[in-house]
Amino acid sequence: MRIGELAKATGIDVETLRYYERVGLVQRPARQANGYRAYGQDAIERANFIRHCRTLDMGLGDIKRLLDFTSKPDADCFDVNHLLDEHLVRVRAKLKSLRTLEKQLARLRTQCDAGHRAADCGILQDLVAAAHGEACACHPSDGNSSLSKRKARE
Amino acid sequence: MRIGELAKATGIDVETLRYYERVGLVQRPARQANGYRAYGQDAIERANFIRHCRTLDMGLGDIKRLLDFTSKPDADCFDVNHLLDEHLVRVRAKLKSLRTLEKQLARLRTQCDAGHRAADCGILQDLVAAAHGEACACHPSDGNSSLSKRKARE
DNA sequence: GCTTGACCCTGAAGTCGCTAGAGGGTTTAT
DNA sequence: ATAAACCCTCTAGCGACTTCAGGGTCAAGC
Repeated sequence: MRIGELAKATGIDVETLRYYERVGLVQRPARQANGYRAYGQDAIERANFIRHCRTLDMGLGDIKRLLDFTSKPDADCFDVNHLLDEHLVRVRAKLKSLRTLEKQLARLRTQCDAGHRAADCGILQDLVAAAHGEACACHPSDGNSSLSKRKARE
Repeated sequence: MRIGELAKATGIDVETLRYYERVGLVQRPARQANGYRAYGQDAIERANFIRHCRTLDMGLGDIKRLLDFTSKPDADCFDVNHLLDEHLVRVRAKLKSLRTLEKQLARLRTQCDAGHRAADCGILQDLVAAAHGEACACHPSDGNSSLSKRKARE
C-alpha cells in the first residue's frame, strides 16, 4: 500500500502521515525500489488508532504513550486511566472558560444596534471603555487578568 | 514611561509588548537617548484595548482591524459587527465540539474498572476497537472525520 | 516517443501567540 | 565599586501541522 492509499483508507492527510513518521508516531515503513513508502495492513490500524485519539483531542505525546501500552499487554494500565483523567481535567477547564467567553461575546454583540458610524458603535465604545478600566458589557466587574504568564497548555 | 512600567500598568508581559510592536499591533514608541522605549499615556489605553480583546480570545489580526476602527470615527461599523459575529460562530463551534468531546472522554473513562493489566484495560480495548471501525464507547456510531483538511482556525 | 497529469520524494519554512535564551548595555541602590 | 534590576536585539522553541520549492516516477493517451 502506498501512502496515498493509506491516507484515503484512514482519512489522514498524506503530509500529516509523513509528519507522524518524522516525529516517531508511525513506524518507518519498508520502501519500494523507487523509494516510495510501502505499508502493510497493520499500518491502517495504527493510523486509525491515532486518528481516533486525535478526534478526542489528545496530544501526540499522549497518543504515543497509549500506543506503547497496546504493545505491552502485561503492563499496569493505571497510567492509561491517569492520562485520560488529566486530559478530562484539561478539557473541562477549557470548556468552562469557553462558556464564560461565549456569554461575554454574546452580551457584547448586543451593544451595537443603533448607528452605523464607528464613532457610535456600542461594541467599540465598550471595548474602549474597558481600556479605561470602566465596567463593560462583556466584563461587568472583573479583576483577574489571565493574560500572559500562563503555564499550562490550554 | 518605560516598557516595564507599561507592562505593570496593563498586565501585559514585557516580552509580549515587544512582540506586539514587532507585529505592528502597537506603534513604535519614541526612544530615549539610551535606546530605551519611551511611551506616552495613550500607549496604556491602546495596550489595554488589546489586552481586553485577547481575554475575549480574538486573534491579533482581528484586534488590529478593531484598532483601526477606533481611529476612524466615520467608518461604517458594519464590519465590527461582522467580525464579532464570525468570532462568536467560531467560539460556539468550538464549544459544541468540546461538549461532545467531554461526553466521549467521560464515557471512555468508565470503561476501565476491572483488571489492571493493559491487556484487560477497557479504555485501550475501546480505542483499538475504533481502529477496527467498530462502535466504541466514545464514538457509538459516527462517520464524520474532522481530521486534517481543516480550514478555519479553531 | 513524448507529453500530460497524478502521484511520490526530501528538506525547509511558515502558521499562531507568545516564551525563553544568549549575550550584551544601562541605571539605581547600597 | 559592585550587585541587582532593568533595558536592548536577535534567535529559536512550542504543537500539530501546512505549504513551498524543487525535484523523481509512472501509467495513459496522442
